[in-house]
Amino acid sequence: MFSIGELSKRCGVKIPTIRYYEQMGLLEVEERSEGNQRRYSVEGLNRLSFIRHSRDLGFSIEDIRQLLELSRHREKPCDDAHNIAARHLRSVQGRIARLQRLERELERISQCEAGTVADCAVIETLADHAQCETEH
Amino acid sequence: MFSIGELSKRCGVKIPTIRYYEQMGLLEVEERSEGNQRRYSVEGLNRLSFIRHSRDLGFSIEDIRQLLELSRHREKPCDDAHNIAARHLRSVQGRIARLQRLERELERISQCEAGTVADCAVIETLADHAQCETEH
DNA sequence: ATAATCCCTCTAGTAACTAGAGGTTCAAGG
DNA sequence: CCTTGAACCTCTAGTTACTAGAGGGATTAT
Repeated sequence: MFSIGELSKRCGVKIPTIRYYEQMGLLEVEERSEGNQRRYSVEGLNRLSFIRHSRDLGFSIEDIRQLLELSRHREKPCDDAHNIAARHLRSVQGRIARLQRLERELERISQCEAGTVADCAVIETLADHAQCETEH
Repeated sequence: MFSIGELSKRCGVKIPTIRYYEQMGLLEVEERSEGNQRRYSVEGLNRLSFIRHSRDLGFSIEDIRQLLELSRHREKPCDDAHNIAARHLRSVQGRIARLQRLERELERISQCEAGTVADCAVIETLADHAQCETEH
């Protein structure tokens, strides 16, 4: 049995975050000590690793809730898991594309050689969208 | 003089968001009608455009506060503006890099051809970080 | 004058945590 | 057995950049 602190160290998840996941219904506590402290088995450890890793990959709490539910039914088809992952992949790709447009725009306006605010491209561009070269 | 609704339409910023920017100290109201409604001049319109555009480019409210302050001093050097933009550019680039690592990982695990959860790569990878090929 | 539309303030909700207050329990050393 | 310090408990509130809604007043067009 692990205390919440041990779980925290082993999974690299802060203690308040573990309690937060519990509140969100992702990680139930199996047992409490006599003094009401949380005690976890290796099951809890694995579950928290799953959550942690999913978060690292950018899945939302809601996605993780579904993925965890899916993972409990090993005999079922895994189309749902694929759909969640695919949707997430598309969203990641969308964010990348958007950020790359921003990057180009920021690089462009950062090249300003002016010395004063009066003719600084950064300030000027911010004040006037028409100066942008790409949509964003 | 524009009402808040007109400002909203012209700048493409929702009314509550305009009031929010006001609360955050980005956009002060110059005048009120007899009945206490906000009235803006063309100055306010320009200022809101600046804010809107900066937000579109992903600058934080705090960044914008500084950029607005800078833009008021047209004779001053614009190094500060450049620093803010450069810092933001770096953060955007960092986010892109991170998202691209995620993208690769998600693409990889999405290629699973399994039919059931029991041997689905998506689920399996989430449960076990060791299966990941890149850091994230 | 009245109806429709607009606007006001204030509170609370979103996502995913993080921080702090104020109090209790645990484990190790004496 | 007792003490002490670290770890734990619950609860509330703060973070970012908004968004939604309640309950009411102002403006404008007919």
